[in-house]
Amino acid sequence: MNTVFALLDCNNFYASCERLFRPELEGSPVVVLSNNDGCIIARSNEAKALGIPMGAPYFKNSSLIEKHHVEVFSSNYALYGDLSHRVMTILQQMEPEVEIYSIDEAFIRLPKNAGSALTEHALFLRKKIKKDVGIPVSVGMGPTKTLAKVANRIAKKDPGHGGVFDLANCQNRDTLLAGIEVGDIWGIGRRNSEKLYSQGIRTALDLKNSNDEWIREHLTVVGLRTVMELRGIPCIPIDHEPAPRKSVVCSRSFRKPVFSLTDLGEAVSSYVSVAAAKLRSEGLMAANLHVFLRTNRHRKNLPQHAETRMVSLVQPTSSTPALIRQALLGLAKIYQEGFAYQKAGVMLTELAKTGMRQQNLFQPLPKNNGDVMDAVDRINSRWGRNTVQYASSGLEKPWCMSQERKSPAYTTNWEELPIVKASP
DNA sequence: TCTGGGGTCCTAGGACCC
DNA sequence: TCTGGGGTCCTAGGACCC
Repeated sequence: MNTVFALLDCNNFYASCERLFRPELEGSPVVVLSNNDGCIIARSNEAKALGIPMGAPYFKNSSLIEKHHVEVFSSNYALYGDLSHRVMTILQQMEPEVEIYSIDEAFIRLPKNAGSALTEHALFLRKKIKKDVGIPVSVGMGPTKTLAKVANRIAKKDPGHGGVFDLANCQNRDTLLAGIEVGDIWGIGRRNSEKLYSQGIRTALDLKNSNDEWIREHLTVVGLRTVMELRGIPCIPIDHEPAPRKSVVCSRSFRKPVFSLTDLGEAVSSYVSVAAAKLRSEGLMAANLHVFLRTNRHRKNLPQHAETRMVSLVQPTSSTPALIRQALLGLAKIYQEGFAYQKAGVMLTELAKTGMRQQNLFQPLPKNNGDVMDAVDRINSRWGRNTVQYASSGLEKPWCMSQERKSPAYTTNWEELPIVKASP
């Protein structure tokens, strides 16, 4: 065995973040909703036990939720982002090779041949994160990333393991793989599960023992890589340096259907402002802008319209007004009167580092508003988003998403710090 | 009444080149 | 009657992830 991969995963992350500042909710069911309070995107163990499904629309489960007095939160990404950063910082201080895989997961490469010391080490990490940040985590280990993912799942499912499970030093790996649904393997989604089921491949063990040619043909090289990883052959390395991003997206569903081009324009303009600020914060500029809108796909009885427009910019830019101008021109071309629009958004692509841009032979460099944008960013960073905004984004914002159960920004806003009182 | 948002990668097919 | 072979690039769509 050459190396061991560990996957550290925060348990029910968003729900755990909310509960951290509401300790009286420990042991009781908690769910967190997506933007616009639409879907359930995180559940505490107690909420899972009640049978509240993941990703399901909130309104379809509200009676179950009320009946069991489930605590409901709108999503609070400032809070989750900050707590995630704290967890990842501890990992990076303690481990030489860390890949931050998502807001609540990190892969770690551990020294080879450490044997049972690995489990001790993982237990220590788990304890330290719980003590220093307050978030419970699970650690799974294996000879490949895919098996580390499986191990993590086992660690979570069976409380007997104390939140840590090692599939690298494990005698009965195949027996355990036989107990894992094929659709629960990292990289095997719903569509591929259906294909595999049609071939009688139902468990991780079945997939491990499946035919390479068939997998290559029907699940492409990506599926074949998963099979190899299940066999213990590492195909997906640790990615220390995240690849440069290729796109920035900002899109939102509306609180209620939007009909007018004016309201759509305000929304798009405000999404462009968010996307452009993100671009600048990473020292990037975009050469292409896509603007899109769509009606509610779930309302089959209403007329449907969904369209995207790509606008090529003469010069790459990160200037908010320049991007707003193009986005509104694109929007006007795809807007059709009479539809009840539910969502709009923008995507910026063909990104390049500021200062690396190719000049146009026939046109002078347009103004990039560098100093103005810099001032806007600094004001908004200090005093809060939208302290300064473009008039085209509107003031009333009737289209703005609803977030009725949002917790305070406990850790990122001085005005919202939690207050602790000592009892007499 | 009420159904999220932000990403990446792979493939097939068309257009085009010599 | 008989109509090549090899390659690149782009795009749309599908699939996956959290």
